[in-house]
Amino acid sequence: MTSDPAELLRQNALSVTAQRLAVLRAVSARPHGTADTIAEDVRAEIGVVSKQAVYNALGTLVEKGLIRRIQPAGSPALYEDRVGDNHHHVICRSCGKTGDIDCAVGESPCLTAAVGIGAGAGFQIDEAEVIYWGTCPACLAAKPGN
Amino acid sequence: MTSDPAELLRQNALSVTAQRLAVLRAVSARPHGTADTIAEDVRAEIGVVSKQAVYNALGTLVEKGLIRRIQPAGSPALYEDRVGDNHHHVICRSCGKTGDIDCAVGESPCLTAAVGIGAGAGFQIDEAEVIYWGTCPACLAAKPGN
DNA sequence: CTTTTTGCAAATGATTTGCATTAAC
DNA sequence: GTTAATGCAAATCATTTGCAAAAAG
Repeated sequence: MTSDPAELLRQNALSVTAQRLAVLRAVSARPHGTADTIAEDVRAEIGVVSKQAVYNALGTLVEKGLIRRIQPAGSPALYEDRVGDNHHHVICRSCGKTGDIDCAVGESPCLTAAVGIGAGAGFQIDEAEVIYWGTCPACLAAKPGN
Repeated sequence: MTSDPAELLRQNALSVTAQRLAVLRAVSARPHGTADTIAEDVRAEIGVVSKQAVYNALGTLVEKGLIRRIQPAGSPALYEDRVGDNHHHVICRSCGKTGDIDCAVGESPCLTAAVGIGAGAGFQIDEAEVIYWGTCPACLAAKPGN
C-alpha cells in the first residue's frame, strides 16, 4: 500500500525529491527529532540539504498528514511518523528525551472528554495535544537528590 | 491568607515592586494574556514598564508557582493565575481565543493515566500539559463553510 | 515546457542576556 | 549599605519569507 515513500509522496500530489525522501526516512528512523536533527540525518544520507528544504519538506508532510509535529513549550518542534493513532508524549525536563505514551483511557478520550464543558463550551475540538513533563529513568538515576 | 499580592510576593522571598504587583494584577484580570498583552495592561496601570521587567516578573512568578505559563505551539506564551487545579485549555485556531477546561475525568487523570506505560515507562511525571485545538463558537458562526 | 522545489540570504518574532542605574530591604 | 530588580540594547534561536536557479512531471 503506502509502504513506499515515493509512492506515498505521489499519492499526495507531491514531487518526489531526494530531500523529501531523505526527510521522510529520517523522521521514521529517528522519531522525535528536531528540524535540526533531521537536517543532520538527511545530510548524512544525501550530502547536503538546505535548512529550508527540510523545513519545507517537514511542513508539507505535516500538512498532508504523513508525519506529525509536536511542539513542546520552549523547545524546537519535534517530528514523528506515527500518525493516526491517538498517542501522547512524555518529555524529560533534564535531558529532553521524548517517549510515546499510548492513551490509557481508550480510543480518543481527550477529545470526547473535552466536548461541551464549562468555560470551553461550544468549541469544536479537532485535536488534543497532550504532553507529560517529567524525568526519565536515566536522569532519575543520575541525579537522585540533586 | 495569601489574598494580598504584596504579601504573596513577600512569602516567596521576592522584593515587592510596583511592576510585579501590576503584572500579578494584570494576569489575574486578564487570564490567558500574552507577555505583550500583559505589558500593555501593566503600562496602563503604572505608566511604563520595560518588556524585560515583564518577562522577568512573569518568569519569576512562574518559577515560584504563583502563576502558570501555557505555551501553545507556534504562539507566544500565555499566562494565568489559576494554579494548583488540574485544568486544561482550548485554543481557537482561527482567533486564538483561549478557554479553560476542567479535566472531565476526575482529579488528575492524565497524571495517573500516564504512569508506567509502554514506551514512556519509568518516567516520573510531574505535569500534564493538555491543549485542545479547535474552533470557538464565534468563529464557527462566522465561517460556517469557509 | 510548465510547475514545483531547492538553496541562499535576509527578515521576523518571542524570549534571553549583560551591565549600569535604581529601588527595595 | 547591600542585595535584588529595572531598563535599555544587543544577542539568540526557531522558523518564515522572497526570489533566482535547478529539478520534477
